[in-house]
Amino acid sequence: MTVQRADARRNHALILAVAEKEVAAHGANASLEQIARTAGVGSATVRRHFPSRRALLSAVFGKRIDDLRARAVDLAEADDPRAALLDWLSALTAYATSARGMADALLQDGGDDADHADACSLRLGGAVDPLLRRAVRAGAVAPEVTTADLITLVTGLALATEHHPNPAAEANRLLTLTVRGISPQS
Amino acid sequence: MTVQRADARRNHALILAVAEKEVAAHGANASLEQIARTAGVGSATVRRHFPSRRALLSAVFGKRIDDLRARAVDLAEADDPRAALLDWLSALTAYATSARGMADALLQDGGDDADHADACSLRLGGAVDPLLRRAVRAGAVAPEVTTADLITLVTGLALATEHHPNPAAEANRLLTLTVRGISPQS
DNA sequence: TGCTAAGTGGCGGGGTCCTCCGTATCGTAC
DNA sequence: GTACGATACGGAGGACCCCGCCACTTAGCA
Repeated sequence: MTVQRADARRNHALILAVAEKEVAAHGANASLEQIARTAGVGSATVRRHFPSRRALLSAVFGKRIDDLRARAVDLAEADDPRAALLDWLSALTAYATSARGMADALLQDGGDDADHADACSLRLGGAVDPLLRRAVRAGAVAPEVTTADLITLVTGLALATEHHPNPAAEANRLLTLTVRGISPQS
Repeated sequence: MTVQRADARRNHALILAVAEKEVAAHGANASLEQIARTAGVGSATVRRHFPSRRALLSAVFGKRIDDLRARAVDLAEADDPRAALLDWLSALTAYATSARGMADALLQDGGDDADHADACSLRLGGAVDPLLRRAVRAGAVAPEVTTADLITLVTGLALATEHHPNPAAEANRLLTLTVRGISPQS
């Protein structure tokens, strides 16, 4: 594993590009076979570059994850800590519902013993942590809430609204409900 | 379709019993083929009694659904409307997390054009509605909240915590978080 | 220009879902 | 008690998928 060969790098990019479209069209369990066929490579090659379906999903959504991280960094300096956090949650919800399969990708890392280096949710969590802690310091969020909690909640929302006529709208509605609380009563 | 033949009824019950164990063991996408094999019937027979996987799941969790309905009826007369609703939500969470695949069953009805007669969530919703409306009248819950919202939220929680070391505990923790609100601010 | 290791792709095995169709069985009418 | 028709059964077969193996090609270095 000194350095990847040129053709390998090319195939990697090609497969990734095809996989993006395929996952967008058919969700998290798109056919790896079909991806290989469309990309014009053998199915073994797909498996070689992405040993598990999770690895593929993780790579596919890598860019979106980066976008969200960048967004979190931007928002970390906004005036209103609470609004900033809510903004970011809303963005996460939009991403998670628009990109079919992203929710699954976010969830299922940590489930198996995979290397956590490129695990989606961890990469996200790190970037959001400052945002959350600032909101906590401002008294807008209870101190025991973790970034993992937030991500889990939103991905759950995305999963649960997947079969809805308008997932994004529904998820967003439920998000505001979750933010306000079903029955705060405090 | 005058009346089912005796052997058909027997097979129906047999398949259901096997399916319960199999779903408990392997989740919502247990192998129908395996169920048929264990039950000692042809795979076509399974499909004849339960045309879709959803139909099978719906039947499998029918009893639990009934339990939850009964629970809702009981709680409908409790002293504290808010506590009653929260009680029921907690029960739903416990069920949804303990029974692997139940969350999927609750979600995916309505997704396709199936007959909604025996759809899980509808059967649940009807029973919970009084509970919810009472809580709304008591001012504990915002009036625009629907039973479908509650069920969606909880199933989302169950799905999102499925890969957690201790799903039930985690889901319950997140439920209280959702009830109180991430950031109520009111 | 050769050589070697990295990379490839096709094949076969095992599994699932689903449909079709010949056959066995139940329940009834005689 | 028997014969018959509708009902229900189960196995075969096609299409698809995931996965591992292994002979072959090709890139990149000397």
